[in-house]
Amino acid sequence: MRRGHRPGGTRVDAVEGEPTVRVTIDDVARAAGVSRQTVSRAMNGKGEISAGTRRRVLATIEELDYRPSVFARGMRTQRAGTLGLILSDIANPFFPAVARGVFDAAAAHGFSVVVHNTDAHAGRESAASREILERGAEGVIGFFEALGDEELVALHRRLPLVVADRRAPAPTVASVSSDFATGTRLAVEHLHARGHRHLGMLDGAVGVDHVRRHAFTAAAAPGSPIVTGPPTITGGAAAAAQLLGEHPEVTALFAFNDLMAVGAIRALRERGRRVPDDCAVVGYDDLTLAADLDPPLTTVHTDKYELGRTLVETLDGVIKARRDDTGATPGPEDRLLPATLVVRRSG
Amino acid sequence: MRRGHRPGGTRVDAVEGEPTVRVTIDDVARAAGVSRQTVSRAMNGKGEISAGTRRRVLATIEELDYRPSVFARGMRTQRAGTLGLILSDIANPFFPAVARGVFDAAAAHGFSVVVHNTDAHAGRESAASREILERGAEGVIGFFEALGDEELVALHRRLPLVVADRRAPAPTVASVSSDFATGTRLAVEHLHARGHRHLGMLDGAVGVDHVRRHAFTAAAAPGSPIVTGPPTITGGAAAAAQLLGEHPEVTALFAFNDLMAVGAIRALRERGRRVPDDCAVVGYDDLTLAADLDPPLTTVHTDKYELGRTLVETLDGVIKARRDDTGATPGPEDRLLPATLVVRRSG
DNA sequence: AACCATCACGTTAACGTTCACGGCCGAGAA
DNA sequence: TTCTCGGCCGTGAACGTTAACGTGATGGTT
Repeated sequence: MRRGHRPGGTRVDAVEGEPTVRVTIDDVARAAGVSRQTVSRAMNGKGEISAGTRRRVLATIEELDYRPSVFARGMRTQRAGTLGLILSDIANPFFPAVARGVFDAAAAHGFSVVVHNTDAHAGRESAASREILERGAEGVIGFFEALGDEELVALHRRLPLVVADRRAPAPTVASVSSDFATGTRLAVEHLHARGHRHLGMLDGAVGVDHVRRHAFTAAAAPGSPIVTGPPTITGGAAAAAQLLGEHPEVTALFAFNDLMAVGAIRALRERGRRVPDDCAVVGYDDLTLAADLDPPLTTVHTDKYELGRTLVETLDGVIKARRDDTGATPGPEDRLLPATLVVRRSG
Repeated sequence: MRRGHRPGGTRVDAVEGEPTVRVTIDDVARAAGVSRQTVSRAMNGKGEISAGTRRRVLATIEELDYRPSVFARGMRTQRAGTLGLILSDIANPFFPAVARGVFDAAAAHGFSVVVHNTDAHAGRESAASREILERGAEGVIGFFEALGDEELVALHRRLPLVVADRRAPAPTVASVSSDFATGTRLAVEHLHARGHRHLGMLDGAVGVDHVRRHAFTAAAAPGSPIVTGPPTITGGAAAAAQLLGEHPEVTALFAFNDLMAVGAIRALRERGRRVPDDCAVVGYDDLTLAADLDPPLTTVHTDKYELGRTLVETLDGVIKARRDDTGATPGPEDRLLPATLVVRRSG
């Protein structure tokens, strides 16, 4: 007979000398005087079990401080209780705000969340997807900016996916977004109402989705200039400098997000132009600090926490639907969250 | 003979009808004409294997698009390739900034990161720890604010831990922090140099660690008032209102972090006091938007990305050390990152 | 020539859980 | 009584991987 060995089992404790062994389902079963399967049933609520033994088993589980092994469980069920969250730039305060909603809702559903930062780089977006897939996550929430629709559909074939802030790549995959169309329309109309005749847009959509841009071209005067750059402060500053250089007549800027708006304000200051007197600036997102900026930022607001919450809620629906093989009907596939304009002083 | 069944195996594709089966290590072995173990060796670089077969196996792995199952692997190795990151408030831009460093460094080491938000609540801090432990993570980076040192030591016994922005709870556990002592000393000295005689502090450490507070009492005049509140904007506003109400003579405020500083500025504005003319405000963290606030925030800077990077680097060291049973010597247990003062206009 | 490392690889046995069954037992129907 | 049926629970197997050990070939040493 071979000598046994325990991988995660008996191991000398790192601090004290007391050994730490993993208590398994068999230990619980033995202690409760039942079989493994009964313990499993008591935990998972499947199968049939009497209320009495169920309580008894649960009590000994508590007593022995038994924790089922995710690995062993995942081996059978292919579930890890994990969700993936893919986003482009955690340093952009917009994402932490929705992440908060994601975390809370995920916890409520018993999920942990693994986060991947992509910098809107196609390679890192697909790498993150692969990683999440291999790690056995049960679903993904993705702010994809570089990957094409086909890639997303392919990913959705392997793993329940909900797309955020982007149109659904196919009728079969769900998406949740801010209502960018009315949001930018509101911003443009506001600028018009303030008497601005020459608007410009600072576009940060380096990738595939151009809802804001299209809405801008639709609402603003024909031929209104658009300059594209990274959706960051420095990107906004560079884009603003370029746009103002090429189009000195512009007196109002609509930015892809608040970060670009901040960059625009910086660039305007450097050129000696005052905001909003010489040039108005309107952002998008309504970051927490937007009201404390100089000048307080006029921007489009959406409930970011709610966005995060809604994302995991619909993802949970997709996961359950796929589990039950309930066709491919995730409900309304393109969900839009209301966008409102918050008028402060920058525009 | 029983009918076989495949948990994650043959399952009808959600979109197309094509079935998706998992390709296992045995499939690779068969295709490459070797045994399972050899395939394992080829992947993991352990054991001895000739360069030729290694390349051949790797090629068929590529060809079959084989991905090892984390579950099966974890079952043997107890490793999931996952790190836990516990923080109090992802909405505070300080944390995303360090998270960025954590993500990048973790990716470089082949780790995924699962993030938990605690709101500095003791219950949620320990819940997150338990969750991470059960999920089979290999280590934890923790910004703990409520848990006591004993709990942290206990956690460290079960799982490699690195504590952030807090003194090491024991010589055996590593910690990395901003050099809060010199950071606040710098801030206080600067305020003194500006002629302020009556300083006050807005403390956000609701929990256990009071480095900033102690440094403040050491550097400021004896009896300088300190008011404690949540380390948020509203917390800072409330704390400032209270402090100024009780101590009208105060002309300079040192805040626990930039968020509280922003709150203080809001409160000051509401009371008709101008910053910095009537009352100076100095923060801590140097958030990305600190320079764009009104007024631009004077604050203490530490490299947050570097903090994140250093955290996973030392955690990786601890993990490796424990694996090799190399005693409990994580090197310098209390690592301090330089803190510098950035003088802008608020103080 | 006999022996012994060393190398390269194969075999066996776990890891801890859930799934598919089968069995038992009591109650009601035939 | 015998049969059936449903409720409750146990048994064996399988999930996919790696640790431990075994084995044959090769090459060098005595």
